[in-house]
Amino acid sequence: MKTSVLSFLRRYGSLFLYGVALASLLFLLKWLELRFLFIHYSIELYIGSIALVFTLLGIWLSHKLTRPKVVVLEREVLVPGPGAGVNNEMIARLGISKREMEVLTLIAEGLSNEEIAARLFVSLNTVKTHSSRVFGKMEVRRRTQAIDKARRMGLIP
Amino acid sequence: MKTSVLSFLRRYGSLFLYGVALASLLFLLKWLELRFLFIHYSIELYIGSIALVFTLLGIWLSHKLTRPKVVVLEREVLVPGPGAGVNNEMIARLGISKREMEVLTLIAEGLSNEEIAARLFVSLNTVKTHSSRVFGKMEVRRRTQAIDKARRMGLIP
DNA sequence: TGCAAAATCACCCGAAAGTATGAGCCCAAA
DNA sequence: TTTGGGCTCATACTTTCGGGTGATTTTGCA
Repeated sequence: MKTSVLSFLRRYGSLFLYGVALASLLFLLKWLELRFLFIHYSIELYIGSIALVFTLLGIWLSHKLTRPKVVVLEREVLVPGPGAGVNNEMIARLGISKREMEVLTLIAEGLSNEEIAARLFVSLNTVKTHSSRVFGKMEVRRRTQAIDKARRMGLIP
Repeated sequence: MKTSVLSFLRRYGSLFLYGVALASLLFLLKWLELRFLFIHYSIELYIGSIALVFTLLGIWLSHKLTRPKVVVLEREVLVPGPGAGVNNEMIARLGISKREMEVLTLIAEGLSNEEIAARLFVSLNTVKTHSSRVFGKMEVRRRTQAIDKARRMGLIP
């Protein structure tokens, strides 16, 4: 074996060296190419990552800095129309007393003077005076008129 | 002048050349430095512009691809309640006629029988009969009661 | 403590509302 | 054509309402 190798070197030594040198050179070139590619890709990746990061930053900024769109959903709520709340101001302005209001409400509920008297534990005449006073203050002549006007003015629900 | 220059060169020629060479070298170095700075800043600007562009891209993407932020504000809207429409079914069920409904409506508006008679161009007795019939069908004994019940049943607004 | 407003009650009278009964007219459906 | 429902009107009667006047008691407030 040794003899054959030595004779081979002796006979083709320069050629072998040339081959090795060539191979080395090719390896060097390959290494340079890889290095170049590495650098190339490195830059690309760097730029890419920069782009990605700032794209994400943009998205984040967009989410953080844009004011949210306000959508108003109107929810329908059943509310008693004009007679929403009792108009205490109007009652006070007309000078209607507490007892008079009680009588007025009971009138609006359809009770007769006699029934109202029984409900409030007073005499029929008392109810009559109260209702009469209310009518005077409301400037009406009938209880039905009083009911209608009281509703429109919000005196009763 | 020429003589002095030539003599100067002849006496300090090498020194002059040295100075020129030194100056050139310094210029070269300065140029390299400027070039380096240029490259340096170029990279920074490049990266900066990349960042800016992709930040804007991110914002644009955010606007284009994400559904807008929605804040739901619920607002209560007053809606006329059940008494808004006239309950024709109930009217039919009670067997209340058209004329009777007219009288009932006018009663609810606070008109007296006489006023109703004038309004409808009929006699007081006619109004009385109509109202009496309505009261009978509604099972009430007074006009105020009729008003209240009619409201509750949706016969009148 | 005293006063004004509110609440209570009474009596009378006229007006309005409601009941009962009867009857005539008109129109659409059977 | 008959029939029934709706609309009209009248008369008589009862009940309820509303206005007017006057009076006493209670109560809230200064």
